[in-house]
Amino acid sequence: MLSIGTLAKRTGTKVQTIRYYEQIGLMPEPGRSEGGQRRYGAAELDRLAFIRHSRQLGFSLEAIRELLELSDSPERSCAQVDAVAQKQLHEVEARIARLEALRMELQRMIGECRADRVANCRILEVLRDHEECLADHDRPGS
Amino acid sequence: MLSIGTLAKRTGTKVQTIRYYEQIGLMPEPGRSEGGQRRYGAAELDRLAFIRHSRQLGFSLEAIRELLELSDSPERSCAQVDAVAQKQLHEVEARIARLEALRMELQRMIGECRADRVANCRILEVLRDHEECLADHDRPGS
DNA sequence: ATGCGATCTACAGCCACTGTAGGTTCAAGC
DNA sequence: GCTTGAACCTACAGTGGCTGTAGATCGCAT
Repeated sequence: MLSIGTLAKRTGTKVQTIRYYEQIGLMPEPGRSEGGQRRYGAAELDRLAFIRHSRQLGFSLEAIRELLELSDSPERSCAQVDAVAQKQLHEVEARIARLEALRMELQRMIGECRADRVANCRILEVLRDHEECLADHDRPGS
Repeated sequence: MLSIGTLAKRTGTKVQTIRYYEQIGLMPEPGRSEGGQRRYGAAELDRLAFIRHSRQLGFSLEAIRELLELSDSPERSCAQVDAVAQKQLHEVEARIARLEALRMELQRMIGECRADRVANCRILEVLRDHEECLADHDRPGS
């Protein structure tokens, strides 16, 4: 049986995060010691590892909830799992595309600035006037 | 003189967001009509446009606060402006790198799955066992 | 028995907004 | 001048995914 701290260390999670996952129903309520402290077994360790790894791959907690549910019915088609993963891939690709556009714009902005005074700074000029900007970035998103 | 709604439309901002910027001191407290409604002039329009454009380029509100302060002293060297922009560029590049790693991992994961049942789904297997994963992604970040 | 690190609950804070409720003001049309 | 309805006002709660704090309690080694 593992204490919450040991579970945290084993999975690279913070203790509070584990309690948070329990609170939102992503982790089950574990057994308790006589004094009321949480005690975890192997199943919980696996589940938390799954959650953490999925988070590292950028899945939202909602998506992870879905993946966990799906993985509870081994006889089902895994088409839905594929769909969740595909969606995540598309989101990642979209974010990359947006960030690439930002990168270009930032580079251009920085590259153009030859001024030494704030008064003539190209960077500030571009920020002031959207028309100077080539990209049609709408939201930073991330 | 512009109402908050007009200002919002002109800058592509939500009304609440403008009030939020005022609340955190990023936008100044504007004049008011007799009935107490906010009234904005050209300076505020410019300032908000600057803020929005900077946000679109991914600058944090804190960074924008700094840029706005810097742009208030035109005689200063623009080295600090450059530094802020450079930092932002580096952050964007770092995010892109991380997302690229995620993209590769997701693609590999999805590409490997030839199963039709959840029981043998490669995607779930990879998520379950970190060792199956090539990338050393630590945080999704964004 | 004692000490101290780990754990407990409950709650506030982070970022950058977004949404809601319930009330007031403004401007256009008659 | 009056009515209407859209726009505005304040205040506060909620989003996602945690993270940090305070003050009390537990567990284990000495």
